[in-house]
Amino acid sequence: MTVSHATALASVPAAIGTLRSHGLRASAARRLVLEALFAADGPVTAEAIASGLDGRVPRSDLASVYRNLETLEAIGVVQHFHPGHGPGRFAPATDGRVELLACERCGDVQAVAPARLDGVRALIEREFGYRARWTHFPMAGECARCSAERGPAAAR
Amino acid sequence: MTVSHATALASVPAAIGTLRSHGLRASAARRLVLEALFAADGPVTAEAIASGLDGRVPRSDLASVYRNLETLEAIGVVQHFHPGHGPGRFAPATDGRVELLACERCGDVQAVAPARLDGVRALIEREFGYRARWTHFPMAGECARCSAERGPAAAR
DNA sequence: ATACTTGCAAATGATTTGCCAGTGT
DNA sequence: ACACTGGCAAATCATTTGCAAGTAT
Repeated sequence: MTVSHATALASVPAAIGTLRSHGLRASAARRLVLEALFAADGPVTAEAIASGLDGRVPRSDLASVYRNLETLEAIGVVQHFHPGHGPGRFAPATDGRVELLACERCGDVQAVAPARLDGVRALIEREFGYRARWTHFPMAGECARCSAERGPAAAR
Repeated sequence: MTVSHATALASVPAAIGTLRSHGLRASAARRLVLEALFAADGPVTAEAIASGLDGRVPRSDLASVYRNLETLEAIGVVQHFHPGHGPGRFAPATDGRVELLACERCGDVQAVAPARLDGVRALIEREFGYRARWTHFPMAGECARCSAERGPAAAR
């Protein structure tokens, strides 16, 4: 999966500071999770973090990774979302939390600034009184590339 | 969960006919699944079907229920979607497949005719080249009732 | 008669929990 | 020191798969 992500809210040292300011410990396992998260080129699964991203040596227990991701999310330095089926993806938190458009065909997830969806959001709110938010559960559909590949005939 | 659903594409007897026309058997287990689906007042989980909806006597094996739901979906008499977390929900297929707005707060899922979302879809397509489809994965956000309960102050 | 189907058990994938030993501060 | 954490095993939840016995057509 590819996700063009926004600039992270903080760095590993900053995240460790946040951890401390919450009375939490900067354990080795937590540093590992943070390093994996910041080293990755996009949102990753807990499993990927636990196994050292791509087989890199230092590994950590999967249960601990989940626990730490939860802790880190609670203090606002991590965020996660659920692409279609399969495991959740985690990434460093960004300032204004990005919204996501997931392609059901190729699995790609595109991140966009919330402002770019405000017009759409307003339209939906007028019509349904419903306030849409595509941060934790992305918008589902077909990306531009896949639509093009299937040909303009596939347009409805 | 509540889902105001559209009119079903068929009835139990009609579904059995479709089954036969596909060279498939109208077994007792399949009738049970169909009856549960058509008797329910909205989308239900496989588990609910397997345990007889609300304790009603005739029960069926969960694995068979999943297998049959899959078969029934393949021939177009059943459809399913994934509300936020938790198990998927199944319902009789409707003519134009409805689109869904799920509330992340109260869990309610509202079904709407695709046409009512065409303006929104067009706007998204112009802006992102992305063709949105909220049938299998509902739109996520907060329903009107929950927004109101939290007070207009919660508006952004 | 013979495929299609079922029930039951076991496997899978994702995530969580219990527990006690280990370690940051 | 002492509470916070980590590792490991086991539990949970949703769903799938293997397989031998059962049944619709």
